[in-house]
Formats: sequence, C-alpha cells, structure tokens
Amino acid sequence: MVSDGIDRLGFLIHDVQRLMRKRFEARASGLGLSSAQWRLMVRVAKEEGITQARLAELLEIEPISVSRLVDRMEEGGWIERRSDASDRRVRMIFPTAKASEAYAEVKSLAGEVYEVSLTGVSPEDRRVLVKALEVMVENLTDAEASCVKVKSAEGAAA
Amino acid sequence: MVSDGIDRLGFLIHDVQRLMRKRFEARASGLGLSSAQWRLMVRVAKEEGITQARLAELLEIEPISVSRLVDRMEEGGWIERRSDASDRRVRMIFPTAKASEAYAEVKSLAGEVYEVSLTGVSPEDRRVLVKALEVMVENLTDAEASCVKVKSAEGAAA
DNA sequence: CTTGAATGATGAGCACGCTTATTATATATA
DNA sequence: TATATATAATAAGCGTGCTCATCATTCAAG
Repeated sequence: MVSDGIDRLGFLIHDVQRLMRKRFEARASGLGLSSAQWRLMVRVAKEEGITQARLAELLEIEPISVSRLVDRMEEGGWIERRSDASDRRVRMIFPTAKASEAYAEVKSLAGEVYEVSLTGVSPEDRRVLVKALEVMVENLTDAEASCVKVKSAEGAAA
Repeated sequence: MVSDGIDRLGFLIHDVQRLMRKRFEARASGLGLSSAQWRLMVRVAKEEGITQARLAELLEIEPISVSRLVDRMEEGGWIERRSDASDRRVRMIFPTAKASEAYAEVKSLAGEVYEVSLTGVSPEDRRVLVKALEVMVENLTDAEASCVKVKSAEGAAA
C-alpha cells in the first residue's frame, strides 16, 4: 500500500533520535551531562523546587526512573534535593549554581544539533516537519489510552 | 530567534520515538518481540545467514549489543546461530520457522502503528516528513565524522 | 613456522528506560 | 481513634544501548 517510505517511518524516527542524542552527548560530554539529564534539567530550570512526581509526569517517564536520574544528577552536582516542610514525603528539586551557569551553553549546544540536522531543509518544510511530529505525539498519546485499556483487560483476564 | 518549534525538535523526536516504540511493544508483546528485536529480525529475514558483525554495521549498534540481542532472541526461539565452516570466528544468524511465520504479522503491526501515528497528516505532508527525516539522518551521519575529532584523519588520510 | 595485527564474538560494568513491590507519609472515613 | 486508601519516593531486577577489555581465530610478514 505504501511505497513512499512510510513503511520505514519507525526506522527513520529511531535513527534520527539515536543520531541526535549521540551527537548532543558527544558535544555535552565535556560537561558530563547526558540528554536524559538535560531534559530533566530544562524542567527544573523552568520550575525550581519541582517535585520528582511532577517531573515524572512532565517527562512522561516512571517515578522510579526520575529517582535514578536525580540520583546521578545529584552526584554530578547538577541538582539538589530538599525536603518539603509541609509534606515530608516529597523531595523538591533545585538546580545548583553549576547548573544555572551551564544552562545557556547547553541550550545553545542543543540548538546547534538541530541546525546541523536540518541543513538543507527549507523553512516551510521545517514547519511541516514540526507540525507533523506534534500531531504524531498527540495521536500516539491518545492511542495510549486505548492501549492501556487493552492491557489492563488482558491483565484482569489473566 | 526560533519560536516556530525548532527549539523543541529534539524533545519532539524523542517523544515520537518513545511513543511509537511503546505502542509497538504493547501490540507485539503477545509475541514476545521487542522493537529492537524486530529491527534485527528484518535484517535477518532479508539476508539469512548474515553475520553478527554485519548486523552491527547495518543496525549501527555495537557488536556487543548485537551479541546480547541475539542471545535473547535465540532464547526466545526467533533466530538460530550456526557456525561457519570456513571461518570459525563467525556466527551466522538464521530465522527460525517461528520467526518466518510471525514476520508478516509483525510487519503489519508496525504498519498499524505508523497509520495511527499519522492520522490527520496529509499525503503531501507525509512525503515532506519522510523526506525531512531522511535528510536529517544523512546530515547527522555525515556530521558524526566531523563531530568526532578524527575528521582530520579521515579527510586528510583518505 | 612464528610473530603480530586485524577481525568476530563475548564478558564486565554503566546509563536509562521499564515493571513490580515496599516504605513512609498524608488523608479520608468508619 | 483506628483503619483503609492514596501518594511520594525508592528497591530489586530486567532490556537495550554504551565503553573497555578479553579470547579465539584468521591473515599478513618475517
């Protein structure tokens, strides 16, 4: 049915993601910051004192993954855990001075990767690309619900 | 400078890849096949008896990663390692009957994921999307060489 | 034949995602 | 008050990528 490259969409997306991450990490490795850590850092910079649970929600990863990521970032001196006096269950996450200083530089690094990857793609096509990717995220996020339903149904049946 | 979404390109690509993988695996979990295993399977189906080293090259992952992946796929009954009489270092990889039987079904599953994710994206925009992704893979593959400091070695020596 | 480099595969151990289960705390309700 | 449920974080252990190191084998030079 599709011979226009759609049948390789998954492979393409996978490759682009892998190559972008690889290149970003080659650039940022001098700082000792991985792409996963950078994603988390962006959220912490936007909302200092954010909780781990909220980070998990925003990053759409599991709380345990945040826990491990924060462990390593705390070890690396990027962020700091502080207790919340009003709710002793939560850990509030703050960027360190080191993180605040590196922020603009890393953001610029990410921008460079985007520019390199989009070389030769027209502004118009860039808009179409971004729009298509946004639609895909929406479609797949919606789809997840029906997916989870199926899964829990399976689980209940089993 | 960029307020058109390009500054979120990495996050978008990351999210789409993660969601597509998640959805594919939710569908294929009944078969016990992960997306990484499926990528390898496609190569093995196209070239039975392919070596692990060649798989690493085609999949652009490290030989050790292929080794582990093949371990689990052999355990899962998807592929079979055979020795090469003419070179006792190599392990030739063959699909099992189970793999051959499942191939069409899994391919169809992948196609479904693509269709879901592209719902609402016009044929024209799909072409632009695929083309842009292909260009990005090229740019990032080229860039990789210049990225690693061995550019001089490659450029001068070659 | 022997030595040494190159190649194919793998082991050890790490990063970052996951599922499942546990602990501590907060909150709603009998 | 006592109990039940919900929430925040973490522990244990797995999959899939990585780097670095190792082993066996092949091949090129001597």
